[in-house]
Amino acid sequence: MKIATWNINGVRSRLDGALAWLRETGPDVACFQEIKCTDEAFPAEAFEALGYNVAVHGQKGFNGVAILSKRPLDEVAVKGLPGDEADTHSRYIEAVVPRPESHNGGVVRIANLYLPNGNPIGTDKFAYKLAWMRRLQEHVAGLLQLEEPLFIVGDFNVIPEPVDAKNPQAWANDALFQPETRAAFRSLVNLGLTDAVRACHPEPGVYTFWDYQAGAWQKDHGIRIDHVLMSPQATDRLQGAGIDKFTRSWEKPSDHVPVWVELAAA
DNA sequence: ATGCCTGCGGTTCGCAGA
Repeated sequence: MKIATWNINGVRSRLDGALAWLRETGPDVACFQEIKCTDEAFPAEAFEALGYNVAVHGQKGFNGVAILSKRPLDEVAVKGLPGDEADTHSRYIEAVVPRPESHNGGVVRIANLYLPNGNPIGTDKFAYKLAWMRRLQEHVAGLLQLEEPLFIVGDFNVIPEPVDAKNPQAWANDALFQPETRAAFRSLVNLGLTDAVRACHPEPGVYTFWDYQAGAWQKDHGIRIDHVLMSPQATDRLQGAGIDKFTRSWEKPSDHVPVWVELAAA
Protein backbone atom coordinates (compact mmCIF):
# COMPACT_ATOMS: atom_id res chain seq x y z
CA MET A 1 0.00 0.00 0.00
CA LYS A 2 1.35 3.36 -1.03
CA ILE A 3 0.39 6.62 0.69
CA ALA A 4 1.61 9.92 -0.77
CA THR A 5 1.39 13.63 0.01
CA TRP A 6 1.99 16.67 -2.20
CA ASN A 7 1.68 20.40 -1.71
CA ILE A 8 0.42 21.03 -5.20
CA ASN A 9 0.25 24.86 -5.06
CA GLY A 10 -3.08 25.24 -6.83
CA VAL A 11 -4.89 22.11 -8.01
CA ARG A 12 -6.58 23.82 -10.94
CA SER A 13 -3.42 25.33 -12.40
CA ARG A 14 -1.56 22.06 -11.73
CA LEU A 15 -4.22 19.55 -12.78
CA ASP A 16 -2.39 18.01 -15.73
CA GLY A 17 0.72 17.43 -13.63
CA ALA A 18 -1.30 15.96 -10.79
CA LEU A 19 -3.01 13.49 -13.11
CA ALA A 20 0.28 12.54 -14.76
CA TRP A 21 1.87 11.96 -11.36
CA LEU A 22 -1.04 9.77 -10.22
CA ARG A 23 -0.92 7.73 -13.43
CA GLU A 24 2.83 7.33 -13.15
CA THR A 25 3.15 6.49 -9.45
CA GLY A 26 -0.32 5.05 -8.62
CA PRO A 27 -0.61 5.74 -4.89
CA ASP A 28 -3.52 4.08 -3.05
CA VAL A 29 -3.99 7.31 -1.10
CA ALA A 30 -2.88 10.78 -2.24
CA CYS A 31 -3.10 13.84 -0.01
CA PHE A 32 -2.94 17.36 -1.46
CA GLN A 33 -2.30 20.68 0.24
CA GLU A 34 -2.75 24.23 -1.04
CA ILE A 35 -5.47 23.26 -3.48
CA LYS A 36 -6.43 26.97 -3.45
CA CYS A 37 -10.09 26.47 -4.31
CA THR A 38 -13.49 25.82 -2.78
CA ASP A 39 -14.99 22.34 -2.48
CA GLU A 40 -17.27 23.16 -5.44
CA ALA A 41 -14.37 24.24 -7.65
CA PHE A 42 -12.25 21.16 -6.93
CA PRO A 43 -11.85 19.12 -10.16
CA ALA A 44 -13.11 15.91 -8.54
CA GLU A 45 -14.32 14.35 -11.81
CA ALA A 46 -10.82 14.30 -13.28
CA PHE A 47 -9.55 12.31 -10.30
CA GLU A 48 -12.61 10.07 -10.18
CA ALA A 49 -11.89 9.18 -13.81
CA LEU A 50 -8.59 7.71 -12.58
CA GLY A 51 -10.45 5.61 -10.03
CA TYR A 52 -10.11 7.80 -6.96
CA ASN A 53 -12.67 8.72 -4.33
CA VAL A 54 -12.32 12.30 -3.17
CA ALA A 55 -12.77 14.21 0.10
CA VAL A 56 -12.15 17.96 0.03
CA HIS A 57 -11.84 20.70 2.62
CA GLY A 58 -11.27 23.84 0.61
CA GLN A 59 -11.78 27.57 0.75
CA LYS A 60 -11.61 30.49 -1.64
CA GLY A 61 -8.21 31.61 -2.83
CA PHE A 62 -5.68 29.90 -0.62
CA ASN A 63 -5.07 26.95 1.74
CA GLY A 64 -7.29 23.90 1.20
CA VAL A 65 -6.59 20.17 1.57
CA ALA A 66 -7.92 17.02 -0.08
CA ILE A 67 -7.65 13.25 0.26
CA LEU A 68 -7.86 10.91 -2.74
CA SER A 69 -8.31 7.18 -2.17
CA LYS A 70 -8.69 4.27 -4.54
CA ARG A 71 -10.83 2.50 -1.96
CA PRO A 72 -13.99 4.29 -0.81
CA LEU A 73 -13.40 6.51 2.21
CA ASP A 74 -14.97 4.82 5.25
CA GLU A 75 -15.39 8.04 7.12
CA VAL A 76 -14.31 11.64 6.64
CA ALA A 77 -13.73 12.06 10.34
CA VAL A 78 -12.70 15.68 10.68
CA LYS A 79 -12.63 18.83 8.56
CA GLY A 80 -10.66 21.63 10.18
CA LEU A 81 -8.23 21.17 13.05
CA PRO A 82 -10.14 20.92 16.35
CA GLY A 83 -9.40 23.25 19.24
CA ASP A 84 -10.33 26.71 17.96
CA GLU A 85 -13.81 27.47 16.67
CA ALA A 86 -12.60 30.85 15.41
CA ASP A 87 -9.99 29.35 13.07
CA THR A 88 -11.50 29.48 9.58
CA HIS A 89 -8.43 28.31 7.63
CA SER A 90 -8.95 25.03 5.73
CA ARG A 91 -5.76 23.28 6.73
CA TYR A 92 -6.77 19.87 8.07
CA ILE A 93 -8.78 16.88 6.91
CA GLU A 94 -8.84 13.41 8.42
CA ALA A 95 -10.32 10.22 7.02
CA VAL A 96 -10.43 6.49 7.62
CA VAL A 97 -9.53 4.39 4.58
CA PRO A 98 -9.80 0.63 4.09
CA ARG A 99 -6.53 -1.07 3.28
CA PRO A 100 -6.25 -2.82 -0.12
CA GLU A 101 -7.94 -6.18 -0.54
CA SER A 102 -4.50 -7.80 -0.67
CA HIS A 103 -3.96 -6.63 2.94
CA ASN A 104 -6.75 -8.87 4.28
CA GLY A 105 -8.87 -6.14 5.77
CA GLY A 106 -8.32 -3.42 8.32
CA VAL A 107 -8.16 0.34 7.96
CA VAL A 108 -5.67 3.16 8.16
CA ARG A 109 -6.35 6.66 9.44
CA ILE A 110 -5.04 9.55 7.35
CA ALA A 111 -4.53 13.03 8.81
CA ASN A 112 -3.68 15.48 6.02
CA LEU A 113 -2.45 18.91 7.09
CA TYR A 114 -1.17 22.21 5.78
CA LEU A 115 0.54 23.74 8.78
CA PRO A 116 0.71 27.56 8.86
CA ASN A 117 3.86 29.11 7.45
CA GLY A 118 4.22 31.58 10.33
CA ASN A 119 6.32 34.25 8.68
CA PRO A 120 7.36 36.79 9.62
CA ILE A 121 8.47 35.81 13.12
CA GLY A 122 7.38 38.08 15.95
CA THR A 123 3.93 38.64 14.43
CA ASP A 124 0.48 37.19 15.00
CA LYS A 125 1.18 34.85 12.09
CA PHE A 126 3.97 33.18 14.03
CA ALA A 127 1.80 33.01 17.15
CA TYR A 128 -0.93 31.37 15.03
CA LYS A 129 1.57 28.78 13.81
CA LEU A 130 2.68 27.85 17.32
CA ALA A 131 -0.91 27.75 18.59
CA TRP A 132 -1.84 25.52 15.63
CA MET A 133 1.01 23.17 16.52
CA ARG A 134 -0.21 22.98 20.14
CA ARG A 135 -3.71 22.12 18.89
CA LEU A 136 -2.24 19.46 16.59
CA GLN A 137 -0.31 17.96 19.49
CA GLU A 138 -3.52 17.68 21.53
CA HIS A 139 -5.47 16.12 18.70
CA VAL A 140 -2.77 13.62 17.74
CA ALA A 141 -2.32 12.56 21.37
CA GLY A 142 -5.99 11.57 21.32
CA LEU A 143 -5.69 9.75 17.99
CA LEU A 144 -2.76 7.68 19.23
CA GLN A 145 -5.00 6.22 21.93
CA LEU A 146 -6.93 4.50 19.14
CA GLU A 147 -3.82 2.36 18.49
CA GLU A 148 -4.48 2.35 14.74
CA PRO A 149 -2.11 2.59 11.80
CA LEU A 150 -2.10 6.42 11.68
CA PHE A 151 -0.41 8.61 9.06
CA ILE A 152 0.00 12.32 9.73
CA VAL A 153 1.06 13.71 6.39
CA GLY A 154 1.45 17.01 4.62
CA ASP A 155 3.25 20.31 4.49
CA PHE A 156 4.39 20.88 8.07
CA ASN A 157 6.32 24.06 7.23
CA VAL A 158 8.97 22.84 9.67
CA ILE A 159 12.66 22.24 8.95
CA PRO A 160 13.28 19.71 11.73
CA GLU A 161 17.09 19.70 11.80
CA PRO A 162 20.03 21.48 10.13
CA VAL A 163 20.52 18.43 7.88
CA ASP A 164 17.09 19.21 6.41
CA ALA A 165 18.36 22.36 4.69
CA LYS A 166 21.11 22.89 2.13
CA ASN A 167 22.03 26.18 3.84
CA PRO A 168 20.65 26.11 7.41
CA GLN A 169 22.02 29.56 8.20
CA ALA A 170 19.85 31.03 5.45
CA TRP A 171 16.77 30.01 7.47
CA ALA A 172 17.95 31.26 10.87
CA ASN A 173 15.37 34.06 10.97
CA ASP A 174 12.60 32.13 9.26
CA ALA A 175 9.50 30.77 11.01
CA LEU A 176 10.19 27.31 9.54
CA PHE A 177 13.44 26.93 11.49
CA GLN A 178 12.86 28.76 14.79
CA PRO A 179 13.78 26.95 18.02
CA GLU A 180 10.11 27.11 19.13
CA THR A 181 8.96 25.64 15.81
CA ARG A 182 11.49 22.83 15.95
CA ALA A 183 10.70 22.11 19.61
CA ALA A 184 6.98 21.82 18.84
CA PHE A 185 7.73 19.39 16.01
CA ARG A 186 9.99 17.32 18.28
CA SER A 187 7.25 17.18 20.93
CA LEU A 188 4.84 15.88 18.33
CA VAL A 189 7.25 13.19 17.13
CA ASN A 190 8.07 12.33 20.75
CA LEU A 191 4.48 11.23 21.30
CA GLY A 192 5.76 8.07 19.64
CA LEU A 193 5.75 8.86 15.92
CA THR A 194 8.26 7.95 13.22
CA ASP A 195 9.46 10.38 10.54
CA ALA A 196 9.26 7.94 7.64
CA VAL A 197 11.58 9.65 5.17
CA ARG A 198 14.30 10.31 7.73
CA ALA A 199 14.00 6.75 9.05
CA CYS A 200 14.60 5.39 5.55
CA HIS A 201 17.06 8.07 4.39
CA PRO A 202 19.54 9.20 7.06
CA GLU A 203 21.75 10.88 4.46
CA PRO A 204 21.83 14.66 3.87
CA GLY A 205 20.48 16.26 0.71
CA VAL A 206 16.88 14.99 0.96
CA TYR A 207 14.60 17.97 0.27
CA THR A 208 10.93 18.49 -0.60
CA PHE A 209 10.80 22.21 -1.42
CA TRP A 210 12.81 24.54 -3.62
CA ASP A 211 11.72 28.18 -3.90
CA TYR A 212 10.74 29.50 -7.32
CA GLN A 213 13.03 32.47 -6.75
CA ALA A 214 16.75 33.09 -7.01
CA GLY A 215 17.50 29.83 -8.83
CA ALA A 216 16.91 27.73 -5.72
CA TRP A 217 16.21 24.58 -7.75
CA GLN A 218 19.25 24.99 -10.00
CA LYS A 219 21.47 25.51 -6.93
CA ASP A 220 19.73 22.69 -5.01
CA HIS A 221 18.94 25.24 -2.31
CA GLY A 222 16.24 22.98 -0.86
CA ILE A 223 14.59 22.24 2.46
CA ARG A 224 12.73 19.21 3.82
CA ILE A 225 9.39 20.47 5.17
CA ASP A 226 6.86 17.92 3.85
CA HIS A 227 6.66 14.91 6.10
CA VAL A 228 4.97 11.58 6.82
CA LEU A 229 4.73 10.83 10.55
CA MET A 230 3.53 7.35 11.52
CA SER A 231 2.11 5.68 14.61
CA PRO A 232 3.80 2.50 15.88
CA GLN A 233 1.09 0.38 14.25
CA ALA A 234 1.88 2.04 10.91
CA THR A 235 5.64 1.92 11.36
CA ASP A 236 5.47 -1.84 11.92
CA ARG A 237 4.51 -2.13 8.24
CA LEU A 238 6.95 0.41 6.79
CA GLN A 239 8.74 -0.96 3.74
CA GLY A 240 10.12 2.21 2.25
CA ALA A 241 9.75 5.96 1.86
CA GLY A 242 10.84 8.41 -0.77
CA ILE A 243 10.44 11.67 -2.63
CA ASP A 244 9.28 12.13 -6.23
CA LYS A 245 11.91 14.74 -7.00
CA PHE A 246 11.40 14.40 -10.75
CA THR A 247 8.19 16.46 -10.64
CA ARG A 248 10.20 19.60 -9.77
CA SER A 249 11.71 19.54 -13.30
CA TRP A 250 8.31 19.51 -15.01
CA GLU A 251 6.80 22.44 -16.85
CA LYS A 252 4.93 24.70 -14.43
CA PRO A 253 6.04 22.71 -11.37
CA SER A 254 4.83 23.04 -7.83
CA ASP A 255 7.57 24.38 -5.59
CA HIS A 256 7.05 21.22 -3.46
CA VAL A 257 7.54 17.60 -4.55
CA PRO A 258 5.54 14.52 -3.45
CA VAL A 259 6.56 12.38 -0.48
CA TRP A 260 5.43 8.75 -0.15
CA VAL A 261 5.58 5.65 2.00
CA GLU A 262 5.14 2.01 1.00
CA LEU A 263 3.57 -0.44 3.46
CA ALA A 264 3.72 -4.19 3.72
CA ALA A 265 0.53 -6.22 3.58
CA ALA A 266 1.07 -7.62 7.07
C1' DA B 1 19.51 45.55 1.91
C1' DT B 2 16.14 44.03 -1.45
C1' DG B 3 14.04 41.25 -4.81
C1' DC B 4 14.14 37.31 -7.13
C1' DC B 5 8.55 33.63 -8.70
C1' DT B 6 3.84 31.96 -8.74
C1' DG B 7 -1.39 31.46 -8.01
C1' DC B 8 -5.44 33.70 -7.03
C1' DG B 9 -8.90 37.41 -6.53
C1' DG B 10 -10.67 40.61 -9.03
C1' DT B 11 -9.19 43.81 -11.87
C1' DT B 12 -3.66 45.11 -13.76
C1' DC B 13 -1.97 45.38 -8.12
C1' DG B 14 -2.12 43.20 -3.44
C1' DC B 15 -1.71 39.24 -0.72
C1' DA B 16 0.29 34.91 0.59
C1' DG B 17 3.63 31.81 0.22
C1' DA B 18 8.57 29.97 2.42
